[in-house]
Amino acid sequence: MSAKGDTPEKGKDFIRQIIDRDLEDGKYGGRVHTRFPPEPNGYLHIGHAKSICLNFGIARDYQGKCNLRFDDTNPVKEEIEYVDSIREDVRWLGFDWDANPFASDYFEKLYCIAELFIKMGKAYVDHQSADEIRATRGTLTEPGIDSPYRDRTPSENLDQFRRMRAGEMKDGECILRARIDMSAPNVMLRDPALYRIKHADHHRTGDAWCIYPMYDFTHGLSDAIEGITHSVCTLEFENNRPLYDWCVDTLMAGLKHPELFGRHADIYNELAALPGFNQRPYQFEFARLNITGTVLSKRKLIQLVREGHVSGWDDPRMPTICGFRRRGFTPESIRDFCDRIGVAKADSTVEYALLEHCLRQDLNERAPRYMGVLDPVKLVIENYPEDQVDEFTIPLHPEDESFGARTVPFSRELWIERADFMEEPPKKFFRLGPGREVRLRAAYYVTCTGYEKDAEGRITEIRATYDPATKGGWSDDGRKVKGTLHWVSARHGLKAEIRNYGNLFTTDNPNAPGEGKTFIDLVNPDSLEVLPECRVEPAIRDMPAGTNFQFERTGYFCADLRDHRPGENLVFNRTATLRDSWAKIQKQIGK
RNA sequence: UGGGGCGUCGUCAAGUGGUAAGACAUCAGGUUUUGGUCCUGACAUUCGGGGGUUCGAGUCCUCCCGCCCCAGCCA
Repeated sequence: MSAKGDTPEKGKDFIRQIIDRDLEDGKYGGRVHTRFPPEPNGYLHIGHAKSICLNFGIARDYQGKCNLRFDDTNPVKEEIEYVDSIREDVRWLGFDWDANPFASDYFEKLYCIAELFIKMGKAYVDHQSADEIRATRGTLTEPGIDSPYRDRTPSENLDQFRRMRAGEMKDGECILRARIDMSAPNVMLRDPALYRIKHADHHRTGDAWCIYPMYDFTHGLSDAIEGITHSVCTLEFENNRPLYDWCVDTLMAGLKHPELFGRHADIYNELAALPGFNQRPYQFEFARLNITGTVLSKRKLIQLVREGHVSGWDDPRMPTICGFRRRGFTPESIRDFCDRIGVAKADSTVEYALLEHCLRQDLNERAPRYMGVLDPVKLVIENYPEDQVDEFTIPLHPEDESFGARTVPFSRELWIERADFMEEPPKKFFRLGPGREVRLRAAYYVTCTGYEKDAEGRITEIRATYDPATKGGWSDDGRKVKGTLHWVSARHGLKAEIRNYGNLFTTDNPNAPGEGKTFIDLVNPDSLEVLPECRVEPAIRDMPAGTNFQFERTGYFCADLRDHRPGENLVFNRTATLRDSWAKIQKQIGK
């Protein structure tokens, strides 16, 4: 009941409140069992992370269980590649499952339950075409029309259904339908399909089946089979809940008639022994996650990949788990984000700024600091001896000594950031300009004595003098230097490629493109900026791929998981910039 | 126009009839060898709107308005 430690008791989300109540009522004998049920037809994205954190988080908080169940009932859309990636992503997020079943594991049981429904008069085989069924389903305001096959006898239906399984019918020739109510105001209840014929190989069961159960039939019954107590899904399934209940209730009712199982006494015994027999699961729905500036629908993500707008599912601009991983996000930051956004029933769009905040907060604590110059321009220290080298020992983290320190060489010629120099700086500019003095981070104070430009007016070299008395970057003679610049020794610096990522879309809401447009029209053509000529300090040379770190004053970066080669080819992804109050000032004085 | 949901600060979101939490964002200061971090302060007389019940309503009743979901042999 109480939050751990000194964290203030935050109001629990409505699902946990329901669980608390169920626990008090003794509804499941103290059991809490959830599941995360992805269909293996795409990669997981941050919307899934919300669901994962909710379902696995509930299991953790209540000492319950959470299954990872693959909802693989449509063989033409599902692939083993996705199964592997989903497992990897769930683990990376920091969760582990209690069981990892596939709905396809239950095909035999589900088939048996379908026969049970038929014997109970709750399902029938309909030979109408898909078009006919659509035409007779009615509309939102008009009831549907009963199928001419609706009143076939159970034995006739049984015979037909067995022929379906035996492969005697072609795809689409007939389906098994629930016998509910063609005039139900909820369209979901107008005799929905339970089984369809698909002569297609399944990624796990191969050619063992040519009929496959539909989602609604499969999902609730799988929950019951696994003893799930709280089946948490998103809002769009709210209309399906009565059907979920119908399937589970019909099974419960059927279980009271062992004789209906005939030669399948073994399956009856198995089902009747399940915890779900007397403690049936209930479905609860919460609002799915939306984030500004991105899309979170599998269809759209797959389109971005297939049409080549991004390099793949793990493109660092993608809101997929693997995309965020490659970008340099930590699992902790994503979990923190999911904790903060809450769980409710109102449609909502969370600002990307919150995710970025969670990221920066985590990275600020854990990222070691280095110096790297993204857009280098030469700085020559005129009074620094040609052959001299200083070696500065600089802490890897300004607030945490346990990080230790690295050694950074300093010499006469340095690289500094082009943006750190202005020929005619405005008053609020604290950096280098003619005659100005700044601090080179942890090294010396330097004063600009001049600069050179090429024919196009581009700065080619900046000249300065240093003050040897300021070694280490400090002087206690009362001199004020407002600006501190990062730098890399030209002679010692390493070349690196840096990839800066911007918004994938040109608008905050790519889900609402204007008249006659699609979200693809809103893809930002400038969302990737590759800087192949960056210079970084030598301490980074052997950094392993996947390492998070900060380039001081610039941002958080991550050695790329695919292309970075320690010691050979340095490739860094910009995970996020640092907050930049200078950029704000620039905007203000620009106006 | 049938059914199912949802409307509390720019964005999320607590609140469960007793007098509007918190976070992000924003703005204003302070500290600072990262214009980072950190710290301080400001930020909903009002809960989609109107009636009503009540000593008391964001919470209850009622009418209205707006938004989302459903007519796949997808999940």
